[in-house]
Amino acid sequence: MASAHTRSRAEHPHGDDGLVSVLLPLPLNQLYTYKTPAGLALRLGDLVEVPLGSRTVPGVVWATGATDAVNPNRLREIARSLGCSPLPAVARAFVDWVAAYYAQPAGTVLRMTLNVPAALQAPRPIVGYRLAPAPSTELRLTAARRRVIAVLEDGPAQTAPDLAREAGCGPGVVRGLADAGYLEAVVLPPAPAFGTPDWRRRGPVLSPAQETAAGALAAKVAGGGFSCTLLDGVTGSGKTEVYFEAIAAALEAGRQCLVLLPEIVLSAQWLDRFAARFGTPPAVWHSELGAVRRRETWRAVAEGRARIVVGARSALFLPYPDLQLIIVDEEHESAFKQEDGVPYHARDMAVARASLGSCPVILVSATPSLETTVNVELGRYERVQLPQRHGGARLPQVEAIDMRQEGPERGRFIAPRLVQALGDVLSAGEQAMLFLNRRGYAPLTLCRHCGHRLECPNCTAWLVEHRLARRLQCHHCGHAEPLPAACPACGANDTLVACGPGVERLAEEVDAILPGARWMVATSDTLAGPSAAADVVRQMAAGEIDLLIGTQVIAKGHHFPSLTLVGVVDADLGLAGGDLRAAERTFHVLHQVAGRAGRGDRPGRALLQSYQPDHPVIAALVAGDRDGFLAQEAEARRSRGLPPFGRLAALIVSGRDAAAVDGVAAALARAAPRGDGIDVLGPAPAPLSVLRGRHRRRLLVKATRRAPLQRVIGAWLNAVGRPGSVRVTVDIDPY
DNA sequence: AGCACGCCGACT
DNA sequence: GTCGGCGTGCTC
Repeated sequence: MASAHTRSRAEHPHGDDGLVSVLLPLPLNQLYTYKTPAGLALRLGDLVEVPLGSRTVPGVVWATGATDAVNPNRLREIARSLGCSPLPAVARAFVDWVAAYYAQPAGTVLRMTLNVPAALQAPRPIVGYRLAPAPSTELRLTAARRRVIAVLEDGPAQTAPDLAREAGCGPGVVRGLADAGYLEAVVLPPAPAFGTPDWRRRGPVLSPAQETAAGALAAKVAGGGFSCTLLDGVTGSGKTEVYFEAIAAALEAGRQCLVLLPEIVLSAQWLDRFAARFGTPPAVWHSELGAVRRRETWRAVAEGRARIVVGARSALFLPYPDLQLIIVDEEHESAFKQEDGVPYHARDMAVARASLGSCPVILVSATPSLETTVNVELGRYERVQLPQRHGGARLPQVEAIDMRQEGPERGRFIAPRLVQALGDVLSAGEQAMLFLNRRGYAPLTLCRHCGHRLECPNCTAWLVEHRLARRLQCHHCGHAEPLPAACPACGANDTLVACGPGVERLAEEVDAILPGARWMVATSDTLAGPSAAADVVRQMAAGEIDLLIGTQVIAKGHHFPSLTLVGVVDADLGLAGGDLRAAERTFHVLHQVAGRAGRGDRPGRALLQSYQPDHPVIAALVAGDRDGFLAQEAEARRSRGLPPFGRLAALIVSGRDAAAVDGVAAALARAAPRGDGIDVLGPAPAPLSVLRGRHRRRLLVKATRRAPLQRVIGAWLNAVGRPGSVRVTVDIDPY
């Protein structure tokens, strides 16, 4: 029996109680303990399947032994090991770190790593066919059958659909040959989702400034260890080519690297440039990815086969075993702040991930965020600067149009000076862009008889008319209804009027002021999916469009050499509201959209329509004084103790019953922590006080950088009881 | 997150 | 009389 005992210990290397604690990808606040089945050796990080209630869920071995005093009789046994690569220690530490930072259950964060259901199962074997040595049945060799055989005589085994396509026959022909024993089935290796990038290929010739910057970044990679570097260069200065050299250095060292882009689905041009430099597209990761690609990419990352991943935020949570370089392009983008699920900021988490994994991170921007700028000034981050536009192209000339002085006539939204400029550009055979961050036809519909405004039944928001779709839509909850003929409040007919412009209405106006202009509207609803976006890019590049009218989606990423004019229809749009980042965000968006103009050899011009042309944001854009604006904004934040000089957290109290929500919000306010550098404001109605039928109140926590914010909030929430119908969510570093 | 259990409206 | 709506609570 002694030998049996010894063997048993060896099979359970992590403690002789045969118990492990598992983190489940669920919003649970603790690890669950399971019994290890006899004969199963488990290591930390192993992916397992465990029984939970009436179902079976995946999980990750997070600790050895029991982690709490659960009744041993209730312990159940691990169903099986999933047999894929274990989640590396750094990836696990990262999950714990993110969970602690954002005051979320670790399982909620783990979910972002494991929400690849198919990836956890062993890949389904891919069956292909090759020629069998001898058929079991004689068949008449028709032309189609001979073509299939000819294909296999020259080439490797293939799947039935591929074979049929190549031989130019239907799938039935292949099937018939297989049934008759002419072909035999073999298991094919999975088709790789991406190639092996070749860092040895020669890149484009770099300017001396690019050369110096690239050298500095490559040195960071070669040196290893944590560092954070801002790659700062104006639009068109060739930042991408520069950080490609850092990627080349990481690839040369055989390590993994990650590039985060704010909107991967719209960056076909980026992928082309990557392929041109490295000879193959990178592994890509984003939410639109199909199940098969997703699984293959996840596993390739986990097994270290994928050396370079380009992706959206969620790519940060892939199970890299050897991540040695992270690049965050367009680091100032607010799209990196996720608002659904775990509200994390991908740029900040990229820095944390690099720190945990002791590797360099490079933040890239033409208009760095205030956070990053301040971190550079405080010496926490380094800065590598690219001074000018590559190839001699100049920055666009930015002018403000004072709408109080030279606005358009009533019912029109494009001022005469902009109309004139558009006409000039189009008659010169160049292209223009009209930017308005408002989807649909009109943001507000009201009854001119009784003044009633059409509102969403579920949210505190106006319904937006979408004339093309012939509907009213809520942009917050997805509610949609047909446009009513009569006013729903007073019943008057034909009294509903559209107020204010959306991009659809601009298109209508363009038809009136520039008849014959070939325009296209690009918004998140017209650009559903990467192919539609690529199509717009192609049509612009081919000169099939004169004027691109669009929202945020046209602000970034694309290079159109003939685009020489950008008109911003409502430059003040982002400045309203008490949002602390309103000015900064507006500056970034407008700077970026203005930068679309004049990237070829022709100079560009950007016209900003504004009712407050003296506002610091507009003035800084006109003067081209980015650094002055950032310094002024930094000073304003510093004096008020706001981020990045202090920290903020928001508590959102929500529920269907307004009174219950108010009760909980009031109870939280009474128990609010004070002192320790922490101050609580509110409760106040949240920005959308009713969203999807839930009433929302918000408390704002202001803290110094040193204050133990997460710990204080945790204790506070535990101290205040609440009915199950009221939910409290914590948003650290809210936007 | 899912799934079961539990308490109130329209149906065979 | 039951079927089923989703509100509430638990899962090692």
